[in-house]
Amino acid sequence: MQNTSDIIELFLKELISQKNGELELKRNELALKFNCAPSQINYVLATRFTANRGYVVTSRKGGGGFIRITSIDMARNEYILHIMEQIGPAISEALAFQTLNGLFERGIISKREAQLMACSLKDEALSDNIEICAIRRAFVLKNMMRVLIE
Amino acid sequence: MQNTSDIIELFLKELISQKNGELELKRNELALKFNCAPSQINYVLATRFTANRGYVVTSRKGGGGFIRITSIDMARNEYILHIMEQIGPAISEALAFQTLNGLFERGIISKREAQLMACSLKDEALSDNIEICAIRRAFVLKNMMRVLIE
DNA sequence: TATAATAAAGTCAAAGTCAGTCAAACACAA
DNA sequence: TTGTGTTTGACTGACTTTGACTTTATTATA
Repeated sequence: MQNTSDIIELFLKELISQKNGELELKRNELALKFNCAPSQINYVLATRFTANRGYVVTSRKGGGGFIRITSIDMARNEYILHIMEQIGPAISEALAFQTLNGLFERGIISKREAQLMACSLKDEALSDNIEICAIRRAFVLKNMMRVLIE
Repeated sequence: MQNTSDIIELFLKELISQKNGELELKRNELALKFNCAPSQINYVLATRFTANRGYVVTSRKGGGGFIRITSIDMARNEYILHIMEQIGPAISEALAFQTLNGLFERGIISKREAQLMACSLKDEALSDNIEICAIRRAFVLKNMMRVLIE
């Protein structure tokens, strides 16, 4: 946890919670502050402030341009349903993990629950066939139990 | 007890106990320090810091990448480790659920966690192929989120 | 008003930085 | 000789950082 993107992520999340879920910033100023390329801000937004993680990002170009990050503010179940919509009929491993992270950050699931869930969402856990099913299940279950070990 | 892998193992274990059970390192730095191929670090981890021996290893690639080793308390988790042995290479749905129940009755997992885990252990959740993998994952994840709705 | 200049932000691909995998080569004991 | 464990390096893949180029909005000028 010492690369620039992580630091920027932390910084923004701190600010967002201070500012009650909504934050407006200047891309270039932020890039200057963290001494990085402006486009790295976009990278951070694209990888850490996605819809799956419960954020909405809007922006405007040109003079007086800005980037606004909004943390989706919904009642618990509403949020869950909303995220379920996001998922659609298929989802990649990376996106699934982002989703778990969003749930965790909102206090909907515990760290441990996120880990439990992640176990069975890994590509390697979801391979394929039918008798292998039982084998796979054993594998998944073991991974889950590993998480339980404190 | 004087080959490189053993020496690295000792070094890491010493450091882990000093650091209270958790250690973060850079693969390349460590390899440099011991004058070995970076991949030998992976070898050491794979052979000496396994779950069976009471360690969990996580890592991240790319800039700011790292390897984290966490040691777990074997005595405290005797029951869990024992059950892991029992499971073997394959397990039926019914038996898996019995296992969950056992964990719950012993207070190792909560009701909700059991439900979360059960989602992905169902036969229907473990079907089969490769692109279907992503579809299946979405299915599993949605089921898990359904459980979260109170 | 139309146009040009300027001030943002967006996109995308290349380069950079790490860790993972795997198989071949090696060492050594049974 | 065979088997087991170790060491190495080429290749892969994941994640990050950078910069050139594009697009869009505002402001100044003709």
